[in-house]
Amino acid sequence: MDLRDMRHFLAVAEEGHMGRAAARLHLSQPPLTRHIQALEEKIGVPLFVRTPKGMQLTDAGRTLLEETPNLLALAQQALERTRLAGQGLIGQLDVGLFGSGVLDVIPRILARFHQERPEVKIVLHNLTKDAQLQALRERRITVGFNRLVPEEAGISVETVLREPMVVAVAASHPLAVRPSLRLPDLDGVPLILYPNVPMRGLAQEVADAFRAEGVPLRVEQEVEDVLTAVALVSAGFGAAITTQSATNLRLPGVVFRPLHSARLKELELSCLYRSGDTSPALRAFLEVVHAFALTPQK
Amino acid sequence: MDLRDMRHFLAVAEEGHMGRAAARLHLSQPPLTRHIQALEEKIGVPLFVRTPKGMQLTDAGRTLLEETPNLLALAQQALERTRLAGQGLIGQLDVGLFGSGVLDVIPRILARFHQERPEVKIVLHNLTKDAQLQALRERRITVGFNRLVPEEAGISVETVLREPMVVAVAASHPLAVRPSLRLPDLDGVPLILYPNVPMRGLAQEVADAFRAEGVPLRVEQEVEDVLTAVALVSAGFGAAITTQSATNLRLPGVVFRPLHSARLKELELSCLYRSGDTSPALRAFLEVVHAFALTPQK
DNA sequence: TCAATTCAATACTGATTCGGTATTGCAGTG
DNA sequence: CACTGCAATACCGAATCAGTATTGAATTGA
Repeated sequence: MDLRDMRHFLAVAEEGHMGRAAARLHLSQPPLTRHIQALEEKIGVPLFVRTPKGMQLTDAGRTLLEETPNLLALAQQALERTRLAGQGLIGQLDVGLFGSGVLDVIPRILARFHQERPEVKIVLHNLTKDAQLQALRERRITVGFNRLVPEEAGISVETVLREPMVVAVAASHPLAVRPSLRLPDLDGVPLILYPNVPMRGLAQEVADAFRAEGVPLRVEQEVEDVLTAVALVSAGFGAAITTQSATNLRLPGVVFRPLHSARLKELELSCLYRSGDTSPALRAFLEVVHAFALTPQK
Repeated sequence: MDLRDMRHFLAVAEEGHMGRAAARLHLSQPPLTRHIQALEEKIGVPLFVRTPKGMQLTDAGRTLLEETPNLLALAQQALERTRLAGQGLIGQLDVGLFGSGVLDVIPRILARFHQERPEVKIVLHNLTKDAQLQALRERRITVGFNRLVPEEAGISVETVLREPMVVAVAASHPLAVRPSLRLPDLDGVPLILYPNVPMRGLAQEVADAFRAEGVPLRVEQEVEDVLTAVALVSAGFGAAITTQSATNLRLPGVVFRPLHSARLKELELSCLYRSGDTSPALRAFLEVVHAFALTPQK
């Protein structure tokens, strides 16, 4: 059976008259007659009794009539929803996240996007940098957020914002009295580095910077995420180098001091997506992202 | 959109591969490719992204995929239900009723039919004799039950059973002591006649019988139905001539005595239906009716 | 770097379906 | 007994559709 057959059946059932139904369907009477005959043959039961007054439904016809309008409406609705999804007005946006970006700008971006496209469900995936790249390629996510993202074929990377670096130190630490810090100030201070994931990241940048400025690096601990890093600082394990947005973590006994370093000045947060992806949900999302990138926060 | 399009779309979405989907649909690849293209054009949004590995759903495609299997299942179900209705296995049987038939045999017929075809909903319509004939012609009912049904073109009438006539009299009435009665016994007894509807019926038969046997007829009351007639007998208004099945009405102070009369011996209960009607629900119902007609009850 | 592979897309052709006009058949009506 | 209103049929031309063969594009392996 076919939606066309259903529409024809519905017209005949409602009009009770081949001619009128045909007119309503912008069709002439004979083809409609044949369609109904074919439909009856396909189903195997007569749907109408032919009377000199017109077409009257049989029991089977009445049964079919009960289902038909609902079915047609559902089909129409499916079509509409698909169109809307095609325009990014409904649907789902899978976002890959990792690290400190979650602390500040990303929630604001997501909130804004949700405000503009309330029908798009945002699904967050906590994925490491290379997991994001793989998920992007496999289309499990549509966008990712990360830092220090390598150039890669097929993946577009846009910088969302650049954040100044800060040092998290225990409030009780002698360095905490200084308004700002330089790398040499951290000579001999045990450092908590993150993230210790396979791919090049902040930990490597920090190590490079220390090496470049000739300051010996003393790594006390390597952890996977900002929160743990700052928690260890709070617990007195040492200092951690992180970005501005980590200052949102108000853990007891932790203070943040700007870091002035030629080599390690600021760290960008980037947004990743498939280069060819023209899906409207992504397009709309990127617009929101750009709005944030153009107006650096705070 | 078309159910065929949906099936094709579903196959491609599930296989992720034009060639395999085509094979599954017993089709070659090029036509399938064209169908999907046509579908995308019709909807106005791309449903797949073509990769060297095959076909991958877009957001819009995923949205459509959510609706499609449900829609196809519903269509299939509608078809099945229609087939079943065509075989009389489900559906509705509208039955016209009137008068004393309801008291005995009809409920038993309906019960038996309901037992055999539990999926067929039986809808009872209280209609007078000519209202039944009209409703039959207009297909508002499928069968009717009545007495003294005139031959009519296009309407088949089958006698279900013949019931002996009885006289309902008050237990306190002098006639109540007799084991059986004849018409002359009713000379001077006030009679309650029914039904007083336009069409020829029991009331006319009774009047004819009295005239034929030369017994004066004294009509006390004309009522519409048996129950009222017997109720009036119970209230002492007089006697009523009715059929065996009315003896099921156990109203206080009413006794029934067989009536022996050459002219008014028994009254048939008939079953009416459209002559050409081959609907399976009716056919099955008539079988039950015949089973009852062949084995006269009690 | 270049052939081999693996997809989807296109070109073209023959068969089928489809829709339209004209006509027939049938039943009820004046 | 002609007339009317309806569905069904006959026939024809146009559009659609499916199949074979081929092309095009991108990836993979040597």
